[in-house]
Amino acid sequence: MAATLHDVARVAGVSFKTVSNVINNHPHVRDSTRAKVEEAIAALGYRPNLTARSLRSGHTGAVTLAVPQLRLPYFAELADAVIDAAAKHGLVVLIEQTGGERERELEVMSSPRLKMSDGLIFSPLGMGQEDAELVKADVPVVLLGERIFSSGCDHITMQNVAAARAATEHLLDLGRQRIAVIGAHEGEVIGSAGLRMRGYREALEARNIPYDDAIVGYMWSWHRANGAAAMRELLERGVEFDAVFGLNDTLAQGAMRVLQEAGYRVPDDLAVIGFDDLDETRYSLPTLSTVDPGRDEIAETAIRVLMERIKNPDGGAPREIETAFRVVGRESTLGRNNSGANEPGPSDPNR
Amino acid sequence: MAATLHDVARVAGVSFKTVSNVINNHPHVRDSTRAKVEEAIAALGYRPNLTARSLRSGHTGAVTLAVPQLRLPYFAELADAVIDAAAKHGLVVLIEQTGGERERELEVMSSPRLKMSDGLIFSPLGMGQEDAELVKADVPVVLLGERIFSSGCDHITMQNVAAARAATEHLLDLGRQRIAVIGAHEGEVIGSAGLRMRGYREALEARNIPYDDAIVGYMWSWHRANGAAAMRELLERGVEFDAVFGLNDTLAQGAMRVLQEAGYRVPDDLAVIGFDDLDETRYSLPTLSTVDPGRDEIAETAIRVLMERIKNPDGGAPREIETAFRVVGRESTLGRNNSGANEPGPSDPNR
DNA sequence: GCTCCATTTTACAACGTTGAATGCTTGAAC
DNA sequence: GTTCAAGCATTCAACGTTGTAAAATGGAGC
Repeated sequence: MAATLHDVARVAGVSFKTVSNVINNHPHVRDSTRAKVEEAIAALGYRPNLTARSLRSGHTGAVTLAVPQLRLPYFAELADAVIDAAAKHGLVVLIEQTGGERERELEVMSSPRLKMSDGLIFSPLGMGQEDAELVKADVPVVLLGERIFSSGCDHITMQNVAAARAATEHLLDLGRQRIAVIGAHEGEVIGSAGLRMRGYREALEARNIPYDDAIVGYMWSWHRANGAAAMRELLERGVEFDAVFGLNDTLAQGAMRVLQEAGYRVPDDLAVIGFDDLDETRYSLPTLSTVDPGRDEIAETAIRVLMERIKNPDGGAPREIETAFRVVGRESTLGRNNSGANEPGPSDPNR
Repeated sequence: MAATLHDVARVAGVSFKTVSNVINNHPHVRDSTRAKVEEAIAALGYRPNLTARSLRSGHTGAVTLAVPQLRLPYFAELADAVIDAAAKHGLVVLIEQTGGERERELEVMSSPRLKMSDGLIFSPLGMGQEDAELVKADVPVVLLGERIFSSGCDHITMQNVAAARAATEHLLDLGRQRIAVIGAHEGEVIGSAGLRMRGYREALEARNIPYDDAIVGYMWSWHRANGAAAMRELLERGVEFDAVFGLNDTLAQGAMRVLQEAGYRVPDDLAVIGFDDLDETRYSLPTLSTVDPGRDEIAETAIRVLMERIKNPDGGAPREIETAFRVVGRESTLGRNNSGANEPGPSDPNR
């Protein structure tokens, strides 16, 4: 059995509370006593029992991260960033996979095991705006993404509209006029797809280019295979376009693959841009231009905001935070008037 | 403040222990009492305090998974599988990233916060065989991978040698004779690289094909960029080869990209195979043949073995378990005498 | 040598739960 | 109407820690 404060105290010849005082760096511990205790701690290999500490102190030093699936690269990279950000503050991360199912998402928030952590970073996919009031848990929640706004808890989101607009403008700047879209969601307004479409349309409007639904590929799911399928459909439709905006990188990769199979050259015949700046976009053939939506910033901000909220649960109104983005030009949009330089986006960290 | 057993008891008009009995499905609780208590539980929205339960019962219902980085797709998919497997048994997963650094790996094992979980699934990268005795923690450990054997704890590994041999044979069966390798580790014998190289050499020997170090690309790190770099080096070297075995999928993808850039057609000019069966291999251009090393089986077995060991820490000698593998033929090795069919590998779950 | 204060240490009571042991009901058997 | 044994419910003591308050120690001042 592991050593306890009492064991250490017995060996050091002091009371167990003194040992506790040493461990917690309390003032008023004589140096000689401290030395004696530390010796005993080392001798016994004592390690504090965090469960007991949690029970007593009321906090656990862990945070929960709930995401759809880690096998989706976006969420794997997000989780990676969250774990690193948490580690910097001495927190561990406990991960729940929801599969993007509304029911599981609700379950995660009401599960008693959420209380094994001090807070929840929650990236819903199945729940939507109509569920805003259901975003309630026994611990502070930081919401990620654009599925739900005004839920009453802190919310961090990327600038979907502005970033998608910038991506579209990046293509327009290459002289492309007929920009196909992959991954739109029929009738959606407020999700990632809807917002990015809005940015796309704004960019077109600003240049008086008519919106054409014929070059928009609707696709509910955003896996690579869906990008491929949507692109095949567009090709079969026989419509013309000179660029493709994948609403995420995975879709863009799938689309790009189909284009190449069909004999098109990227970027010469068709320029392609994605969204997310996944690691893999650096290694595709050609490398994929994309938008970095500020994933690291999202992770770090989420941890920071959550910690503040844990420390002070009633610390002011819920915050809506948008992260800075940046268009990352790579080979898939290389052109005559474009050397692949990065275009910084505006930073608006606390709107 | 959240409701406790005592609050529920007060509302239900019984002693708090009776409430505990109801929650834990103890026998000898009258139906009428049970109903009363359940009503009170619902009315108060009572949720058991898992921290207190852990302290009292000595187990937490969580397991720790320590991996190098989630942004490496292999580990993201492994973590995904582990979380799903754990969820089936009602366990949560707590993830630690070691960055593959030996020091961090040792730290994870000796950290007091490991005790926030009941066991550790540990995938070391920085530690090696010489550290076998250091694999010790306050909780049961299940070791994954091939960096360390005979550590005294349960160990689950893929059949690297046999699987790599099968992958090589898959290429040989296409009539390829000069199979380049990407990602070998100079002088390594026991790690993934060393074992897969052994499988490669065994396959060659069995067919009396001489081993040629000139078509082996050494590369310590296994990211996409490294696969690309190794392949560029091989091409510059001017050596001839008609197939490529990437010691993992990521390397193979990087290598394949460089080959295509250089004007080679895959699989016509060069067949390429990887290792790991990452999701993305299904979507590259061409789709990448690979070896499924049994990742889901690894995850499920790890959870099962760990649970057994948690329940019964002295339950017999440590086990060495190997998972079944299977060669997955895709477009990158499509040939005349090969329709891309899958070739099952032997199952040897309990050697 | 005694008092007094500051410093250091200790005792005690929580935190919310479960297991062991004990006490109280109830209905059936005598 | 007792007695007895289940069946049911309760009391008590942990689990290992930290905060509070009280006690001990020690050195300075008289």
